[in-house]
Amino acid sequence: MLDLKFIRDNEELVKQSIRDRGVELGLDQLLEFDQKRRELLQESEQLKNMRNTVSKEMGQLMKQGEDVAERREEMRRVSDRIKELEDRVREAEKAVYQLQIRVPNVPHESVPRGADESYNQEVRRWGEPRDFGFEPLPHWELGEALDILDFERGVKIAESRFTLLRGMGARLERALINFMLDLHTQEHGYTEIFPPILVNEQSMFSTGQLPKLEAEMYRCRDDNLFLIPTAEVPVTNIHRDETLPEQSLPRLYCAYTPCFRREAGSYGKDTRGLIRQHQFNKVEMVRFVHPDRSFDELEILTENAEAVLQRLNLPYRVVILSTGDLSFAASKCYDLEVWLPSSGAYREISSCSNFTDFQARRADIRYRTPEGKSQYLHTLNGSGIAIGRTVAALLENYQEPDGSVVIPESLVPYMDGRERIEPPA
RNA sequence: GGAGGGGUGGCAGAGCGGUUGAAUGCGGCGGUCUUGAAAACCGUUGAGCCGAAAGGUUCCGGGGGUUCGAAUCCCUCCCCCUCCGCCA
Repeated sequence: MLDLKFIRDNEELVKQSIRDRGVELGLDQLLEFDQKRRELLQESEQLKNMRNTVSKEMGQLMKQGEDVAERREEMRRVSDRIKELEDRVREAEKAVYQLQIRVPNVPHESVPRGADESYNQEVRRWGEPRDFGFEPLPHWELGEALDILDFERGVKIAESRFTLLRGMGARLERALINFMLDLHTQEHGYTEIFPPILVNEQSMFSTGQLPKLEAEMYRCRDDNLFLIPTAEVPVTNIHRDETLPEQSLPRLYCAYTPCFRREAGSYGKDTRGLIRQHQFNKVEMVRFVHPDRSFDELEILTENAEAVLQRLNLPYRVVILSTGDLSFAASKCYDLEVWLPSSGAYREISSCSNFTDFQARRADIRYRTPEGKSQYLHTLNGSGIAIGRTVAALLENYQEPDGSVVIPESLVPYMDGRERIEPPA
């Protein structure tokens, strides 16, 4: 959420950002409601001042046994008028607020302008796609042949876009979780968190999922709780309504959680395999940082995510999202895209964003300077990284002509020393 | 699920419908004393909004009501705690 004053003082900038993102939003309307609101507020506060003064006098006069009937009658009328004005102030406030919470964050100046993902720009590449010398299979065929991915049973137990992992498949999933958590906690300085997987409405609002993405989320019918679409939600909300000492920044947290997304409106997309699931595992990194440092912190965060792919020796590229592809709350975002041989393309496997003070304002997360002033801090988060898609990438990139899959060296200790997944005899 | 208790400033904890933005204690900050520190003592110490400013206004869990006037009375919702029951 943007500061009202900021919107007032930077009308053109905000309008430009709304245009760049291709969003429909009546900012003029917002400003009109705000203007009205302030006028009404001033009038009602003047009357309140009068009421306070006179009421105080009346208390004294009554003690002295004087007659105050006339004033009482007058003040009754003033009170009625105040009530009327307050109602109108509240209406205006509500109208402003409803628009305000829908204004997206302002993209950083370094973000390429463009209407959609075709304006995203590649920043760098790492690793060489392997030359197989045979036709690489898609991971879902490999996984079924290895008897480690069971798509049919996943659908039977739940519905489409749910998958069951078996044997070494399940083992690989668990190994990756541990491998990533160890990397981030032991080498990148993150504190490990295991948060609630169901969260309340306020938490979803704070990080920006609500009100915009309600259709994307699973909700519990009898309790006002949502299944998290990412650990970003509970972990960012750790410090909701808190003021942290400045010297405690930056605070770094990472968390493994399952994530749940309804994928509404993606019918027909990635229907096969692990790429787009309703339930998937992810290790997420979250940073609470000083505002002056957040864009530097974004570079570090992105490197932390890259380190995972580098250790696994998976070729990838880094892409900076254009204004049109940027998520609602983000000011700047890098996507990591891993090489998937079967599709001959790079596919998103991590997303690292700087939200500046956008989430902090919604969540009321501040820091206190040594001088005692409290200010909004900046929040960032990034996948470190999506587990299911990593499994897909590993199977495809490490497949052998005989249908087996080699375990990358750094993962071997996490697989009880196993170096290869073999097809069943 | 049943019974009860409670939500007030950074924390703890008072508060008769009128000068209470709120006693008191702790903590924080400043000072006196001291070679230094501790102790003691003195002073000081909430936030939002409107306004160019002066100043005004709001906030005692949320919302509504009674009243000239509500932290204080009424209604309602939410949350937390304790005990019992059930349960991983």
